[in-house]
Amino acid sequence: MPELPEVETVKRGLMPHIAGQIIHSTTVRQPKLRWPVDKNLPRLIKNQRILSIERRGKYLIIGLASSYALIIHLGMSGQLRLVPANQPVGKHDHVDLSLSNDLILRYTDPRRFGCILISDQPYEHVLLSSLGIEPLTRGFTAQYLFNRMQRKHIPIKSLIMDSKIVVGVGNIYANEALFNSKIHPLRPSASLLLTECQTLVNEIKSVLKAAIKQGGTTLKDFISAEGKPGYFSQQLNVYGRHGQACYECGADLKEIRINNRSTVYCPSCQLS
DNA sequence: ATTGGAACCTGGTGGC
DNA sequence: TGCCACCAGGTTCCAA
Repeated sequence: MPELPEVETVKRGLMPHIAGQIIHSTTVRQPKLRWPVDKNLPRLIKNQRILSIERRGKYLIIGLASSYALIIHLGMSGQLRLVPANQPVGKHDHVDLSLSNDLILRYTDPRRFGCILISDQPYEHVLLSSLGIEPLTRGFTAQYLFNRMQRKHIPIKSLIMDSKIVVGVGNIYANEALFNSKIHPLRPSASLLLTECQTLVNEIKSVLKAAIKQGGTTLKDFISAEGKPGYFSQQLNVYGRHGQACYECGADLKEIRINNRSTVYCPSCQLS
């Protein structure tokens, strides 16, 4: 389900229920995820207390008392939910952590693009160590973006989706942020003016914050396996609306493919 | 070095 | 109904 707002929603939803709990046991039904689940993982985390849950980009980091941490990514279709101990096991329920509060932290992922890794230095892990800046921090500024785009000729949409530049901006919110900024997704990155970077940075922050706020509205139901982060109820201006009228000017929204990802924009509002 | 495309998987949808 | 092609929220890897 995840772009950054969805992962943040999962983190906030789980936090109060898993912090302080002890992992009694781990069941791995399907170890073949994006990377194989370490055979030793169940043994390494057995009887360990969960101290923290953090987010870096779209990764969740569950810190344990042993100084080990679990690094979890939800890929395209992953879910991490708390379910009652007697919850029936579904086809794609790959990993269960049984907790001391009699709940199961259950990882479900039909496409298996996600991963569950164990590390004693999670932020130094090769998958995390070269990640770009967090978009909702003060350091993500127009000047930062401007500096990172110099001499880059890739489309601006590709650039803001590059996790080495800035993390957490997935396909949906990239489309939305560019529309809100009135910037054409195919603009060569290095052609953006500093003032356009300012608008874009503002709109990225704004759309992510709004989405997190919406995700938050479903947090109260989180335990009931039905916690659908507010993904589909998002107020989307362009994503999934190709062929329909632009809310701003009424023109037909167009769809193209950039890096094989659906890209929807308004040919009238978003000038090349 | 930069860039675009394939690859990893399964499930849902729409066309014929 | 059945079959098949194509699409989907991500990210790494490989080759031009």
